[in-house]
Amino acid sequence: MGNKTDRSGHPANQGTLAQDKGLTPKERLLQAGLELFDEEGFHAVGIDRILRRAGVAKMTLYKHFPSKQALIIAVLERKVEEYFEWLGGALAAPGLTPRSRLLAIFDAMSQWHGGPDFRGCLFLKASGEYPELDDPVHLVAVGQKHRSLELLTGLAAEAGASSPRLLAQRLLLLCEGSTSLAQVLGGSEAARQARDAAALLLRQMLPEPSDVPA
Amino acid sequence: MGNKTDRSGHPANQGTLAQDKGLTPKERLLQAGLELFDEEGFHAVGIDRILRRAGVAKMTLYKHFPSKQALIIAVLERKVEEYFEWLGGALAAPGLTPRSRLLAIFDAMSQWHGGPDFRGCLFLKASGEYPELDDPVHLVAVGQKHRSLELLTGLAAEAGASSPRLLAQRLLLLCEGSTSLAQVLGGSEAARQARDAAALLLRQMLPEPSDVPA
DNA sequence: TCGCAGATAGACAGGGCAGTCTATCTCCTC
DNA sequence: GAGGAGATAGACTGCCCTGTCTATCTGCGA
Repeated sequence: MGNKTDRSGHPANQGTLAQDKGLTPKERLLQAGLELFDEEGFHAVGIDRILRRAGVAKMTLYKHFPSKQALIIAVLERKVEEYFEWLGGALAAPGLTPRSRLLAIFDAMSQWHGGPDFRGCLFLKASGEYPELDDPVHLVAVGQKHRSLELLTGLAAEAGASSPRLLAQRLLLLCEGSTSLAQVLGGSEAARQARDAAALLLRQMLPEPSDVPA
Repeated sequence: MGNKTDRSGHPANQGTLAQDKGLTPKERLLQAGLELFDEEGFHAVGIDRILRRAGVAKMTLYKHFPSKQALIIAVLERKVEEYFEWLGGALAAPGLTPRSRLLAIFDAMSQWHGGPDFRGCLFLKASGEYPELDDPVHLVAVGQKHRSLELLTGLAAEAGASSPRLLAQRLLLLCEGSTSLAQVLGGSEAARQARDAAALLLRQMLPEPSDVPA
């Protein structure tokens, strides 16, 4: 009953997986919301569109979620998990040193931005459509950025940075900058530029890369 | 009869200047649209809200703009001009060397992000709400980013960079990154971080700063 | 076989949306 | 004072929105 196994993490969910009748209605709603909100925006997409794509009745939606806002938040929270699963997967590739892991992030970004379904960072877009800093929707975006910073700080520490948080903040600037530029301009050029800039930062803020015996 | 003189460029238009009856109805519409789209988003704000804030009749709007989309584009195009006027002003401060001008950008960002009305980059938000790359609204955002890159490239060349475009691209990444993070997290911390990172980049990509005789 | 939980279609209310239209008013110019 | 351009209020169309409700259907466990 239902292959939840192929939850392909980040960019490419082949076709509209939202209609897979093996999935529960709730799963289909989350998937349809994810797709449509990303493709067209939160305010631009009405409940009925999501219901149609998910093949689910209106009452079923309101049995699982008290409101559209609750669905949006659930979609974003799931996307946070998927995002960090995907990123973690990219960083778990064998043969990566702590230092090269910091650069691998930008390779992952490049791949993401170049994908056919890339339409920018869903969290950034959510924060744009719900600009009040204390809006429950906005807060999910805040959480995602904080978690990104934590992840980078950990990696920077593993790589031996003398100021891991400082390095992480600078790398995050490059990450977010490349994703924003890619959202506007399209393509993965910005991510490649960001990788180069990051390499330059690492050369200054990390001890000599020559000592990589293991 | 109307002080169009105080079109204070970028961040702080005191109160709602959109109701200044000295301004023409068209001006008030553009101003009201600018304020409301920035505060709440493009799809979230209806025509009627704009009319009410501008104190203008519906027929007047449709006499000046054929559609809501046309108003949005006009608002964005005006904002492009205001933005570069404002930025140009900050870079025209006396005593700035070409090199320090590149850093002054980030001081300007910091000031902008810290202002009470800052709610992120309007162009980035427009590209998020109109994700299709060839959407007329999206295209205004594309133009603004290109123009930013041109501006930075010129400054980098003046500062003596051996690869002005490369330096400009990296600085733009930091700019956009800081504005995006500020949109999500609030505050101007990101811009200060970006300035530090930019200084580090300049140290590597610009000739020695000691030779600044003129 | 029965009963029930959960999903279904579809109508409905109340409001907001973009855009059109009419009829009135105001103010500037001649 | 007369004429006309442009702004005004507000009604109106037709559509879409979120959220509620009813009544029906399906499929699983006892």
